[in-house]
Amino acid sequence: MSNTKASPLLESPVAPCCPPFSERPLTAEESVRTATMFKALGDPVRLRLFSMVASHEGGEACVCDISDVGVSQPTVSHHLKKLKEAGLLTSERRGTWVYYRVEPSVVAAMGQLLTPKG
Amino acid sequence: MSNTKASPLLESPVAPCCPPFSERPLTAEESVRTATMFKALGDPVRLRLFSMVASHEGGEACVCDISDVGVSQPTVSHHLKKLKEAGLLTSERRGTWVYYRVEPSVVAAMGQLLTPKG
DNA sequence: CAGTTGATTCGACGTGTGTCAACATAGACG
DNA sequence: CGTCTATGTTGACACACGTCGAATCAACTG
Repeated sequence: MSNTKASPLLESPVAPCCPPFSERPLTAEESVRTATMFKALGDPVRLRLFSMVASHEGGEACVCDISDVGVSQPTVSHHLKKLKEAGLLTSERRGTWVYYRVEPSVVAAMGQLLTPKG
Repeated sequence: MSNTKASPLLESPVAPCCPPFSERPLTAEESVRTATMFKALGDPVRLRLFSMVASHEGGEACVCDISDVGVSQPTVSHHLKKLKEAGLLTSERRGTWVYYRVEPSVVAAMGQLLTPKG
């Protein structure tokens, strides 16, 4: 369970989910899948953990580096699991510590959705 | 309550909230404010309503045009209120119908957060 | 092997959220 | 003024979610 691939929620995580919001409305199915990603970033603790990983040097961060967010360590683990299930983070165990890194394609897909009309 | 400005949550909705996630981690306060916006899009129904408004011709949509999302009308109204409180939508009553339109600056700020390293 | 530290899982609790039915409000139209 | 249509609000309910303490698993160290 500590392997890199642990997100069965997204069938093809690399493919851009949908065109920008300004182009066409989402279908019911698309909205369910996409809302999962936005919901994952809809919690202050998760959002902060995600930004910590994203901005950490080397693009990855050990749990021990980002555990200081004001909640208990089990709660941190819980939120990291949620982010992993949403496809936004991947984890890898190297010896004692577990390292998390962002999934660039998924983040790019979210950013593409918010692209203005142009 | 049907005026265009109805979002006291964001002090300066135009100013970009924060630098991209890849630059520096969010502070506790920033994460709370930003998570509100992501959480607003974290529900399938809201996400679909938002995409319907964003993709509608003229950049605005009447409630009657977007009410067909599979939930009751009070629920639609509830979700539109949430989106308005998050600063993502604005509403205006013109005669019989109420029109919603997206707040481009807030959406752009969210997209900027997801901008990759470049 | 025992012991220590890091990280996840389990069980439980309180709060928040999505949903609806029923009611209330706003404007149009006769 | 009365009535009809279009939105929004209220109250209530079930469920999900965030949080923690305790227990469990994993890897390094003596």
